[in-house]
Amino acid sequence: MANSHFKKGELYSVINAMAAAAVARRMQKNFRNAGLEITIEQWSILYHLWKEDGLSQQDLCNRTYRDKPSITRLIDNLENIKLVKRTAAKDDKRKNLIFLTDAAKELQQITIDLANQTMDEALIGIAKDEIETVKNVLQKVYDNLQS
Amino acid sequence: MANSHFKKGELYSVINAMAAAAVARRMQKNFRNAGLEITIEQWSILYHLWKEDGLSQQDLCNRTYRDKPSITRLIDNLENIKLVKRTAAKDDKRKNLIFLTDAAKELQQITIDLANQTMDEALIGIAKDEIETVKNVLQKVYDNLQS
DNA sequence: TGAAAATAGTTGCATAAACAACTATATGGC
DNA sequence: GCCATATAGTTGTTTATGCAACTATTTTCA
Repeated sequence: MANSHFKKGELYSVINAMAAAAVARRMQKNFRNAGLEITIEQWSILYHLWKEDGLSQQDLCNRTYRDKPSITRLIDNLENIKLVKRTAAKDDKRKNLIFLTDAAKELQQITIDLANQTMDEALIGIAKDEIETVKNVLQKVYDNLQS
Repeated sequence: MANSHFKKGELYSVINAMAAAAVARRMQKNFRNAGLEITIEQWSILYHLWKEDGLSQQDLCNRTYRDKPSITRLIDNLENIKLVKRTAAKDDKRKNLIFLTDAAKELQQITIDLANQTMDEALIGIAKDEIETVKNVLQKVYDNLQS
């Protein structure tokens, strides 16, 4: 009935967005309190470069689920604050390869600790299998909408 | 171990945000395809006014989990496209009460149908109890981070 | 009653996302 | 080799968020 329909829209419009935003705000706050001047969006780029340095912007699009202009501008900002450097790929002049600076390498351990601390705060009272369910459901939701 | 720690940060930085963004994009696309010129953020405000017209901006902050400046500007934009109207409250001059226009009232059924259609697309292959788990977990995450 | 604190809303500034339109390089088929 | 097409990245525009600082009312309570 009409009412149960309302509840469906709410799953997105309220619950999902609000939790993501709350975690983002807290992570940002924990970074700031530690004297770190990066945004969580910038951090999410560094995170993938710590796993594998020298990715192309397109690689970063795929791994962070962002579009190309978003990555262009995040890399612009990271380059301005000297955390990454663009380098043209030798085999394909269209490609920029993105490399971490030494300053960025130094941020890895502390920011990952802070991220984990944030998630510990966020996940109090939530069981491991519930977390698994959430991950699986949100992955399925994403896959359902890729077309 | 370091690796399981990595996975925790990922829960936010990738999975959660990406699914919320994917749903938002699809809902926006479905609105656009139907010739509707509103954003999903604007829609989420209308959604609460359809349930109860004449809410204050602070009420809308609480119900949509946004801060006051965000609501000020969303109401600005909705007022510009003539979907809501601010009216000063008689009993408390600090308060703006927000009222739907006739044009906004006409959008209710079609946009809620489109939102439900979007959620149907998003939730294919996901069981009811899994959806319940996601809602409960994300609510708990939000509550954990309110302090 | 009158000053301090709380509440409601606005504005400025920085960052980020979505989308469309654009440039430049690479690839594939004829 | 050449042209159409695909791929990688950039730019412009609009909308939205977060935070700090601000104004204007209302409430509290000494």
